Amino acid sequence: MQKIVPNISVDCVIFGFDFKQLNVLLVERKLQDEKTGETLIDDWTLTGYHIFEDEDFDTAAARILKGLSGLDNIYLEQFYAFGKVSRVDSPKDNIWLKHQHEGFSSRIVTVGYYSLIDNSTVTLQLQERNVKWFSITDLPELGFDHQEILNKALEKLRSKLRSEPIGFELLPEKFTLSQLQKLYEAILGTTYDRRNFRKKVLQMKYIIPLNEKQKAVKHKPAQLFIFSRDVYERTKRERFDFSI
Amino acid sequence: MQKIVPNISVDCVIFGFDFKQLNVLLVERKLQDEKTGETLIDDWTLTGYHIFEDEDFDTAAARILKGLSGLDNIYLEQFYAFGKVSRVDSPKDNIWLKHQHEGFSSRIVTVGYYSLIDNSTVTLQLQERNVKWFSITDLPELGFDHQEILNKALEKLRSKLRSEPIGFELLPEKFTLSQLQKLYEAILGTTYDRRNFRKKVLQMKYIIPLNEKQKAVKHKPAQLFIFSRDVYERTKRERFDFSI
DNA sequence: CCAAAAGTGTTTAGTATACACCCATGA
DNA sequence: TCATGGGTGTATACTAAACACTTTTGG
Repeated sequence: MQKIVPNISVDCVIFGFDFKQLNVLLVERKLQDEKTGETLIDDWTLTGYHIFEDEDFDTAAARILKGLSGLDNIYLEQFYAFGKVSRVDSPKDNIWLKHQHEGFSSRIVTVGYYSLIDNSTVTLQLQERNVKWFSITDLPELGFDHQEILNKALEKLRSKLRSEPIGFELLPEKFTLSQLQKLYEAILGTTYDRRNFRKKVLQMKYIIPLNEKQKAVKHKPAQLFIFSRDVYERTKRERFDFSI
Repeated sequence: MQKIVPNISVDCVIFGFDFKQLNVLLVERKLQDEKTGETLIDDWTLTGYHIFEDEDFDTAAARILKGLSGLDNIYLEQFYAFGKVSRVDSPKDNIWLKHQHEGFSSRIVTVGYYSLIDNSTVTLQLQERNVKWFSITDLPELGFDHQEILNKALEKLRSKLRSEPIGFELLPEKFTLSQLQKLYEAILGTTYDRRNFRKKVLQMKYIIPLNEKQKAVKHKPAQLFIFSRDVYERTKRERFDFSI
């Protein structure tokens, strides 16, 4: 058993996309009074854990993600460090931490990572706790300061999505242009004209059409595409454009 | 005297612009053997310090910045947290840390902030140590992992500059369009056609011309402008544009 | 044959790029 | 009067935005 660093943790905001909405994976935090059976806490949190003494942030984030999703080699991006003195200090949080009695420090800073995964590949490692996907438009009450962390993750994800092709991490390897469009719409909270969106995307040489169509859909099957990071890296140009 | 958190620090990358180049403020790290007089260490570092037990990251960054520049209310942006296990573990770093004997932890994580300041407003608080501006194109040897931290700061600054109007933080309140252009060129490492740059900038309603010109220049005096964050916030639009 | 989503083209407005000459000031 | 940087316009190519009908499939 490795020793943990008592005052530093990593929290993972795990995003998934189900072709309709952007979802986030949350873990239920539930605690009942042992004698009275009264519910002391019942809310949801992101997944996080303390880092180990000989562990980098990136490694800790990958470990936490794997523990929950079973997945390796997933897109993970460090987006912000949270260090407010009383970021975890509500009555509920204190009850919870006391109940855990793992020798955590009273002041914990946390480094936030978000991960992007293709929903369809995940089989949740349902440990003893309740784990569920929630649409970012319909979230339950969150424990600790996790609402704030999630808000920041979303803000950073949106900003990165606008300037880099990271959306593909949320899709299967082969995807349709409508799926890609819905992804952008779901994350950026907007809508695009289908013809204009297709025109724009089809100009991008790194979105490559396959000789293959969707199967088993009850409508006209769409063409499938793959994203080539390789072509992207070789052809990208940079712009400056703080909008008017 | 407040108690420090032994394993968490904040490092500030202080950027300044002198109308020619982007500069960064560094502090000399020099150590001589007390007996032989031999120079054990002579390199430069960013400014950083441990956080106090009852201090937020933002507050610590502002404190560190003020300690060096004397300035308050400066643009500060948290850009990344560095947590590699042996990020501060070279022979030089160990000699230095031993010499400081302040009870720091052997594993220190650091949260990086960059600040943008108008060079002309700074009077360096020259404490007992040597503090100097260096052009980012002509840097000395950096101690600890500060080259890596600086690289990341630059990367994040460039990316933010491309999509948000933060460059004005590096200029005096009243500036000319040529100064603005040189700023973008210096940070993004490129050049722009003067006519096209002016056309683009003059369309931006939040860059407001004044009835005022440069004085005491030995060429045709340029018109002065101010940036209005207020107008910017009211008129900005968002785009999605991972370049082709 | 119906429902559902795929696929397609044109027009107009706006933005990006390339490029060269005259102007105002201080020394 | 010279050196220095300020200020300006046009043509062409490209990109963005608005907008409606037909096609393919499974049920």
